[in-house]
Amino acid sequence: MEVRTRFAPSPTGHLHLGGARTALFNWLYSRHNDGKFVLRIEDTDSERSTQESLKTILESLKWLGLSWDEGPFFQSQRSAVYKAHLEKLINERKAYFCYCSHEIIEKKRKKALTEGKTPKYDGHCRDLDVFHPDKPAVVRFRTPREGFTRVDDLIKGEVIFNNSELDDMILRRSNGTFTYNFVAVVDDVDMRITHVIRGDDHLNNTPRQVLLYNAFGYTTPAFCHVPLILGQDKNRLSKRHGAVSISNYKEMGYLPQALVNYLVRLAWSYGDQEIFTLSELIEKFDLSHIGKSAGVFNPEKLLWLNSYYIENSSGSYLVEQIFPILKNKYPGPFQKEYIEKIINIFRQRCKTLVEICEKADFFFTTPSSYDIKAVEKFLTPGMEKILNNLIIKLSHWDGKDSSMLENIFKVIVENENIKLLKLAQAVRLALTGRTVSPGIYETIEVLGKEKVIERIKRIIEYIN
RNA sequence: GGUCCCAUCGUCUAGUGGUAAGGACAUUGGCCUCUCACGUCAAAAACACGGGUUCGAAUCCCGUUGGGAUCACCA
Repeated sequence: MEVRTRFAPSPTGHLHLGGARTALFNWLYSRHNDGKFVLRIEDTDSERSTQESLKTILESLKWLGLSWDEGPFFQSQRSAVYKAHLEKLINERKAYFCYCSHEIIEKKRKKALTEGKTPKYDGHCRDLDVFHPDKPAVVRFRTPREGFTRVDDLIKGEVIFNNSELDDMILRRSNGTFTYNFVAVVDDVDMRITHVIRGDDHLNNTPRQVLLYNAFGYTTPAFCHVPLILGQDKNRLSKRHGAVSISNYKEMGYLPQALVNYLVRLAWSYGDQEIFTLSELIEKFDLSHIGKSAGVFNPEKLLWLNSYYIENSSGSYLVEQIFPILKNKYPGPFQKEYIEKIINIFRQRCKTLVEICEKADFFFTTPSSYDIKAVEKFLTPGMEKILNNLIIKLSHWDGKDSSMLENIFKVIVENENIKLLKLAQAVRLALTGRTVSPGIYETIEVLGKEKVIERIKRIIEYIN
């Protein structure tokens, strides 16, 4: 049978790390099995669903490279399907109308919670067996009062729930819209989903859903509840732990492959391997190597992975990725070739694209100030003469031959009997305004002879 | 609080009855060096606890403790 998985976000916010990972697992599993990956938008809550959220979720999925084969399907547009299913349940007396007011139930619920009891609908309307077309009503599922419901989970194993723990859940709200547990089941059946891979937090919902499958006479899909991602304080990951949405990471200069690689390794493993290409993941991914316990999000490891991919991605790819960030920060125009050279001298020193943009500022603007302490330390009285000498020598340089460039420095250092450190730092200050930068020779080469000479002249004027 | 899930270095994890408990991130130190990085070498660092089962348990069972999830006319 064809493997069909789905990702079913509700458009009530950004795509966050946890959601991205379940999307990724679903996507990988379908790809691994030559199956289909379905995208479904769970927007039955019209109040909280927004177009804005939908847009960023779709963008994030695309950015991560998680393409879907079918959909997006919108639950808000599928009420006919739900209605038909609901009628079936009502006709078979498996669901009933409930006229209890929201306020009273809410009151009872809060009371139970404060008393430390499990709040449950008391079943007031369960056996009333009346129908008031004019009164507002919800439709509830007639949950079996006795017996057990078993959930066979691919990760957690067999989990048994006592039906007496479950109450009569609402299938349709009084405003006519349908609720999650109901539509999720109908849709998963209708879309022929074979594997439901989702967050751990849904495990407690699963027996209710299984009961619905049974009520309809449908067979259940395979369930696979993936452990959650926790923040450093071991609480469920949320905004207060800092950046949690995929779009945040894009803005901060992370590469999609780094996110994918990080996310997949949180909970899943393949022996000692840490780095995976996408095709490797598709080939190797399986459900049986997903761990059972929740994992703490480790931003440092993500950063490391990002620096790995920055170091190992092609220059042209990185140019493409960094372009929007660059445009945002410096006035153009930008030449591809120039950008690529800059990336190549920063790729081993930066962990994000944004960091490259920041550290490479002197390639786009002339330094407006100099590190005062460093000026005192390296631009000592004798240096002016030496720098002028360097300017003369540089003017005879062809601008390309790096060994010749190194030789220019070497000769000066020998003749003047100074340390290379001192010369290099003085020049670095002139070119960048700082004492930290990529290697001085490569910096000179990329910046270009004219600008280098100009900036050295500038700093000579500055010290005078 | 009820129910459910979980438990190997600080963190992510390998491990499926017999290992010197392995790798990675982070940390610390050395080397490399024009600064910063990269790289490289090394170090420190874990089986939550208590009972069983077994010739033998990180691995199996039970309990304790700890952590998490969930208990909506949200999904």
